[in-house]
Amino acid sequence: MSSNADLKHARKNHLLDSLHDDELERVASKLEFVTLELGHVIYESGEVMDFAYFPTTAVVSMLYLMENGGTAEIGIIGNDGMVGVALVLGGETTTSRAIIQSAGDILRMRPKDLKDEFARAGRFQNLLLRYTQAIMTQISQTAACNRLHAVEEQLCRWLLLSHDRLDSDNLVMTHDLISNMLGVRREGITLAARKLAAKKLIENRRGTISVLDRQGLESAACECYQIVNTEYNRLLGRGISRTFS
Amino acid sequence: MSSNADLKHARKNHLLDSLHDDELERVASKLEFVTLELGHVIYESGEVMDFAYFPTTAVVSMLYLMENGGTAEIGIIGNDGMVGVALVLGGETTTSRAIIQSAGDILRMRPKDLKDEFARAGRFQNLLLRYTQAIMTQISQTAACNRLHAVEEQLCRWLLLSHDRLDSDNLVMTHDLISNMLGVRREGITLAARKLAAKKLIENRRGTISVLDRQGLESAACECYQIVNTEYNRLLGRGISRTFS
DNA sequence: TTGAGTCTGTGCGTTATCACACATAATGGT
DNA sequence: ACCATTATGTGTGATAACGCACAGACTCAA
Repeated sequence: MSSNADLKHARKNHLLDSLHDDELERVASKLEFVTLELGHVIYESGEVMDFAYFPTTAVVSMLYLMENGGTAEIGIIGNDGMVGVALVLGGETTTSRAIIQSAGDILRMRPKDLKDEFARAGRFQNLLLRYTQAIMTQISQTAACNRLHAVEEQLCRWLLLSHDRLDSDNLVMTHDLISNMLGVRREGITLAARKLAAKKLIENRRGTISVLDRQGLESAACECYQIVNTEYNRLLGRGISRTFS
Repeated sequence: MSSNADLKHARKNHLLDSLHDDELERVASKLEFVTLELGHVIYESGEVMDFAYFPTTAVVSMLYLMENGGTAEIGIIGNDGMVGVALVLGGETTTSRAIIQSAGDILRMRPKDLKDEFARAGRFQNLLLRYTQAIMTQISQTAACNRLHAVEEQLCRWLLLSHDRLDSDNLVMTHDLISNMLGVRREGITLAARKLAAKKLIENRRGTISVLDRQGLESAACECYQIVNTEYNRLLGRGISRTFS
């Protein structure tokens, strides 16, 4: 049985918050609360997934590691979603790594419990399927964006995606970390970040980027950010963007 | 009721072929046979989907169109899969265009029939969910590949993906078409194709590329091709690659 | 057979990003 | 207060891909 505190915490995750009280109570009784640190790997590529994760304040990156040593992020998941759709889809593993990009709290659930709830074919199943499409949209847009847009535009997109999933305007992350996510050189991020700072859109400090002008950042980003956000809104009934909240 | 000819044709699609006789008979009775031409748009971005499509000899591209005029393919679907997973996921539309990349035959089904069959929570549901994960893997790998690999490697990957889904070693497609799919310049494809021809992996003719050395092409491709193929095999019990068939 | 249309080959200068090297600056622990 | 560590700034040259322009070659239909 779950306490009110548990339920209140669970409602910080948008997917869980979309459930009715009775559904949420049943689901929440299966959830375990954990706090995870930056860099913690919650899934390794090809390995069995022990849990599905519903972030509340933590943010997770889905990362690909290539043979040539390069890395590229294919999606960001925070309080808007769930990490581990492969469990409901039946694959049990994925070809990407899931890693904590911003330390924080996260709720987790055993695969069996998740599948049992999914099999009820109720609102939760519907939500998870729609969420699957949302994350597919994010990944698809990333694929096209990686091909067609400049690093500076992509940096804006990425900062917005992270900003949306965090409480603060101060994003604690190094240029080096961002460069691994976007699959470019660290110097490329330094350069692009300096340009954005010159436009007063962000402020660069050691290990931290602060968002100064959210609107301006959206204007400087490629269309990819808004397209994905609009699609999340359509599919899940609310945007993740702070602009809509 | 469906004839034996219908069933035999349906079995050319790997997803349908994975069904047992009784399931396939029920599903096939809802399928309609059509032949579609190169360039035919079966879904437009954001528009309602009238059918789900199961290609047999046709090949479909999932294409993104950007504001700056650029285009990029996020996935290829042939007799290995289905176009329209958004219908079972509940989104009804997607943000990409689906276009016939190689003319041929295709079976189609009304959304309601697809959803009814999905709701039976049987083997077909399981298959579609696993297929969804497979296509997600393909899109994800494309995202990372677009960022980290050279055009020549990507061309090899793309030729292999197309070759797998066609009966012939002669791929009827122009450099211009391929450049739109990979999101690069036409000249870039011409150059890369000439290099591959110099290595005797393919032969370039006007409007046609012939695969001469399938093994060599796989060696020249980035790892992305094999990763996706292995994952299809794991999820759906068979690889799409001709190497495995 | 001729010509319009399409596809491919090639050259040019431009730009974005890369790879490497190293200087400078901020931070945190002792 | 100091030092080791980590993060950022900057320079130089290499490379990959771009945009544009146009020539040549193939194809199909009149």
